[in-house]
Amino acid sequence: MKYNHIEIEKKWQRYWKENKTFRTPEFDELDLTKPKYYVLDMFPYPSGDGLHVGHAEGYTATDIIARYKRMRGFNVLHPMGWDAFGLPTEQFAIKTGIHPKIRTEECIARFKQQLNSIGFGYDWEREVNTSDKDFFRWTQWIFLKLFNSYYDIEEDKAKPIEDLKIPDGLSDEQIYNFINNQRLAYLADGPVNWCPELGTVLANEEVAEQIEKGFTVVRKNMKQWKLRITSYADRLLNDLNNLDWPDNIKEIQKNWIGRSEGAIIKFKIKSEKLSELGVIEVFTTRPDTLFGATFLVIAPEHPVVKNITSDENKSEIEKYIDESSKKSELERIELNKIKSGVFTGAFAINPANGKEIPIYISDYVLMSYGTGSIMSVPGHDERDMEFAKKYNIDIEPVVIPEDLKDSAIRKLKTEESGELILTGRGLKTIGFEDSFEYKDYIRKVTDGEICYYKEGYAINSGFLNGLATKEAKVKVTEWLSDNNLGYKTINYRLRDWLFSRQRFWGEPFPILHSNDGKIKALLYDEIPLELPEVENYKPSGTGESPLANISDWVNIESPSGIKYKRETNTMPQLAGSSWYFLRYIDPGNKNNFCDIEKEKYWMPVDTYIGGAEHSVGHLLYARFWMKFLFDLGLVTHNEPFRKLFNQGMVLGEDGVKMSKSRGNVVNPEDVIKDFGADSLRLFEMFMGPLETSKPWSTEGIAGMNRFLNRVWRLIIDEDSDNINTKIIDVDPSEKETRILHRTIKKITNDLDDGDMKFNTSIAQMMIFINELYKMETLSKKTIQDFILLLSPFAPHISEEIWFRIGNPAGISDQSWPKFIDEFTKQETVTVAFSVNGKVRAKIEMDFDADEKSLEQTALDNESIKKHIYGKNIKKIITVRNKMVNVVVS
RNA sequence: GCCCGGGUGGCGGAACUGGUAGACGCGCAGGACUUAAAAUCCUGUUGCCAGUAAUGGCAGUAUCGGUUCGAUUCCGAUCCCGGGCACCA
Repeated sequence: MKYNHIEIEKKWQRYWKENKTFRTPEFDELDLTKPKYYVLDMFPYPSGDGLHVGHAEGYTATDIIARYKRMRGFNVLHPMGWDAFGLPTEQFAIKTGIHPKIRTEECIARFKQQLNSIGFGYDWEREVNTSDKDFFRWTQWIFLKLFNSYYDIEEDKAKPIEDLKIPDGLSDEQIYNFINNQRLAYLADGPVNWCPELGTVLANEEVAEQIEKGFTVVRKNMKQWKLRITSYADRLLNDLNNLDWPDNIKEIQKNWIGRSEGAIIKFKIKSEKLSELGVIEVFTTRPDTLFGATFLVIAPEHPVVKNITSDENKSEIEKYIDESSKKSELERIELNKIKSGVFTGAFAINPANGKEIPIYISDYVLMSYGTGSIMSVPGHDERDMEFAKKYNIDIEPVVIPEDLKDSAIRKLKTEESGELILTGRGLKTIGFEDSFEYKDYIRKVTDGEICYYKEGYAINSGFLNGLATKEAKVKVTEWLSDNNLGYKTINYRLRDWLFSRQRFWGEPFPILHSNDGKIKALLYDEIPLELPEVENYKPSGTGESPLANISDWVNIESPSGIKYKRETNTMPQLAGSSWYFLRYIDPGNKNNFCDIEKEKYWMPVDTYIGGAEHSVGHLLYARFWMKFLFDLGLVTHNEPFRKLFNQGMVLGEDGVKMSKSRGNVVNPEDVIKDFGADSLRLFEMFMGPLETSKPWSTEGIAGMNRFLNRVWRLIIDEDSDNINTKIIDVDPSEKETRILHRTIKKITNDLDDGDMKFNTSIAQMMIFINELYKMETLSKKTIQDFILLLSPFAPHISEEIWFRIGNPAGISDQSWPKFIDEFTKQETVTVAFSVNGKVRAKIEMDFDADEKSLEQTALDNESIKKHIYGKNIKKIITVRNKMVNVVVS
């Protein structure tokens, strides 16, 4: 019989299912003396399009690792589940009226069938589904924990809200507000990203994606739930160092967190509206340029604006605030080049030099970062420069680049301190006239021709003169704190996680609102709070979710007769995925999201594979939740994913991203039908290293099918259906042993080193099979070992051959073959002989031939002789088993 | 603009720690088997030049330069491509 992938694959898939081959035993049945290995895929969103060959790539890699680790004697956890809440299903419901739950079930069934048809060895008894009430009960539970916790800055960890120290002398109202302002889940009023078409708000990292899909996103003031991820900013940043993650992902997270060190500086405000001097705080990363601050800019939304604006400027200010609040995110980005602003009529006093400087408002300053106000140093900040030029504000150079230092500086040793004193413009007395470059630089900065924003040396800055930027920062910050004018601080680009959506298909918040505007959380035994039945999934459009229309569900009364309204927002899709990896460990637990003993054993995830598009969303939020649970002592690890790997994209055959509109989508079902799941698996791994994007090739997969046919025919006689007669039950020949052991070594190393370069493993298998075809007879032992090597990659054909050569079914229970290093060495090696680095001869030499004989061989070689004839031999460089280089003059 | 990756045959890609560039596969060309085709098997396949040929010579890992006996690998500059961030003060 010819290699019949359809029958073979069906047969073994049924066998694995019936025998629960890949079931991970319950914790109490586990042999805990064995090492564990948790290998995880980013679980899919079960879309209506079904599985993509891109999904299959990452899943194949993890499946290979899982099967390999099993054979190496690990307890392996390799589960799969569904990120089932989400927008597309809900959009589908709006269009068709089909309940998202039903649609989700259909999509899951299809995905599951497709995954099984590729032969992935998942433990389906641990399947999770984020939209299942037994799952989202715990998502709501963790939310309640967040709601009922605060971040203790002293101890640098989250703690139960009961531990929060409440200042004395507060009224009940004040206590209520004090506590609410500390919760890690809180309601906040402010500008958010609102998408009118979807009828929901979006988190920052979702905006780009939706705009790409053609939706609009505008800024809107709304009261929304947020999670205080910013409290974890420093830990999220620092702990990246301990993770075995790709550098680019660490880099992206670093940038997203965006830590910047700087200072808060207090400026006194002089305004006709204020009877005495007010104070405004600014954040800057360049306190060393304080002497060059010639104006302040505050965000239009800044609360201080209305207090300081003079009557004369009032109408213009109000107009500007109104206009900027209407600008959408998109407009703000587009208008990014043109800065605009309005003078408030108020002045601030530069604490360094006492100068009065004007205060402007402008929307290039964001209320949500730092203090919402900045000191503008037009000489050394491009944005400030642009603004200053437009509104004719003075530009003061206070930093010079290093290369001007020597021509600019006169080192005047003061008698007392020996300090380096640097002089600037105006100090003609010490002979600056002679430095053209210096004067030219000063003129250009003052005239707005150049803006020097890099580090350098301070000038025109009083006590900072002559100091390098780094030193000047330290000195000025010390001076500010000594005089109570400011202090050192750290700011983050990261914002709190916008956690509510005005949609139907998500986890409801376990939160009640009472008539007096107060919030009350449900108790832990009052969840899961399930979604009500609705007739219309459409968002209300007014900024409320469809749930708001279900008055039976929304309005409830407590046993004591107090009336409440339920929170009608739902949680974002990324809620469930922030902890799902823990639920696989203990999926049936009715009393806890995950038993801590089990968590201690299985976590962290040893290998986590998925697309790079999740680098700041999912991967950051999952780390945040893990750290939070760790703080409360609910888990024992503070990072979820020890090793992360990003698979590249599988592109269309034309080299561009697969898409329906381009018509270049490859459907895995078709591929399996034509070539088989084993060919698909092998080919996906053979295309190239896992992390790179590479194009699909139909001819390529045909070639892989050809390889499997060669393996089949080498072992199975197609006429008789028996084992090929050239395979006999004898000890393998030396030649067989060497090629086999080399193959075992190559594949074992590839599987162990974590680079996911399985293409070279498969190349080695091909080399091995090519070699075996050349041999007259083959040892059955050699064949058996090879099939074991092949089995994680192409499990169906391996099971079939394993069984046919007389073994009991169940190749995945076998041990991985071992190699002996001695046998991986070749008897002879080809040594390159070169003259002056140019290869002139290649000769087979005994392995480990010594330097002397290599040298002698070189000098005896005709070709070498020819090239060294008549020249002086300067030296001979010899590397064992590699090359000899004769250097002549 | 800033921060990360990466440029190797017709194509996907190999190459340990600086030591034979192009493994393996695809494609292509030629041949065997066949009435024929498919399938399969064998041979060749970086370019240029010389030779009937075996073979030999030169160039060659984006470009230019450096270090070295020797560089795809290390260093510097430039060009191109991909990704991330983008009024974050």
